[in-house]
Amino acid sequence: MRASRTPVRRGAAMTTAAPSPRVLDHPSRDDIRLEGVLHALSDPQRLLIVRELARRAAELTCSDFELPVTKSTSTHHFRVLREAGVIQQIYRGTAKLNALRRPDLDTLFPGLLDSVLLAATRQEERSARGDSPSGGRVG
Amino acid sequence: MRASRTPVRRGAAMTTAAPSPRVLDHPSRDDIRLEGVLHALSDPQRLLIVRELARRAAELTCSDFELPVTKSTSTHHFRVLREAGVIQQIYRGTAKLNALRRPDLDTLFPGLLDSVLLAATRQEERSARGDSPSGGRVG
DNA sequence: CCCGTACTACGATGCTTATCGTACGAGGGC
DNA sequence: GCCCTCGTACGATAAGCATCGTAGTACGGG
Repeated sequence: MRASRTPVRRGAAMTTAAPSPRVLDHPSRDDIRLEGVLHALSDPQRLLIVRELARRAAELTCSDFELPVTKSTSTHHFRVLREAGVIQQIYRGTAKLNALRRPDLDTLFPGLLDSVLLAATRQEERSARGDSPSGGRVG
Repeated sequence: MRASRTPVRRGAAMTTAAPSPRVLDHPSRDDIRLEGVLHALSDPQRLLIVRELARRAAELTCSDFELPVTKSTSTHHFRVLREAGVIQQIYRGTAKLNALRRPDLDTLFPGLLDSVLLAATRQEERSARGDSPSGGRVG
């Protein structure tokens, strides 16, 4: 079942040879749905990816992340994030660069990404301190 | 599950010391997980419930919501919200009152709930105006 | 031209979940 | 007492999804 498979192209029309840009399908800004974004962020691996992208504030390749899952699963998570409109992915050579779609997200849902990132950081700090349920040192 | 098949006996009348009259299990504040909250909010029905609870700023019975699902499914969604720590549920007579756990959420994840609610409102306004993709207007 | 690296597609698997219908318990009104 | 309403539990079902392994494509370097 090999030779008849479609080449790489995922969204682009293959009318031309499409030499350089192996383009990936991204939702346009106005197609981004809040529920989809929340769902994308509700997975620990994906939340980790997003936090790292925000922290480094740079375009990172998929292999820059050291996730405790296989590469197949990584690919899956990156795709979910991309299709939800959270990240942007572009090929460069053999690598694929990932970047947060911060401007779009901030325009659509002001403050959402920031509060999620803050919440994730606080939660991590809390558990790092040892989360005693009845202790309640918060605030 | 949590309490398995506890027959929900009313506490006062029974001869045996009924431990839980009609009390529901809620996670303590420090057990609330960001991922769980995001996941709970990523379902359209549940997001609707939360928005309505925030809008009315009151305790509402389950049947105050007119969801396009059966009662069983409603119960399911309320349970998910409760177990994620998003809402609080208490029995009063035959009804069950639902309330947002806003203080807890705001303490744990400052600004998160507000930005989700704002995002939901904005998204609704956007689609009410006719959601033309690529015709974007920036705010 | 061959090979290694980066990533993907496909298929499988097992878990979660959103939904329903039905039967039932708890409380209040008559 | 009887029964009605509110909500639950249980079982079923179908879909979704996180994960893996394997086999494959794309690109750049020797």
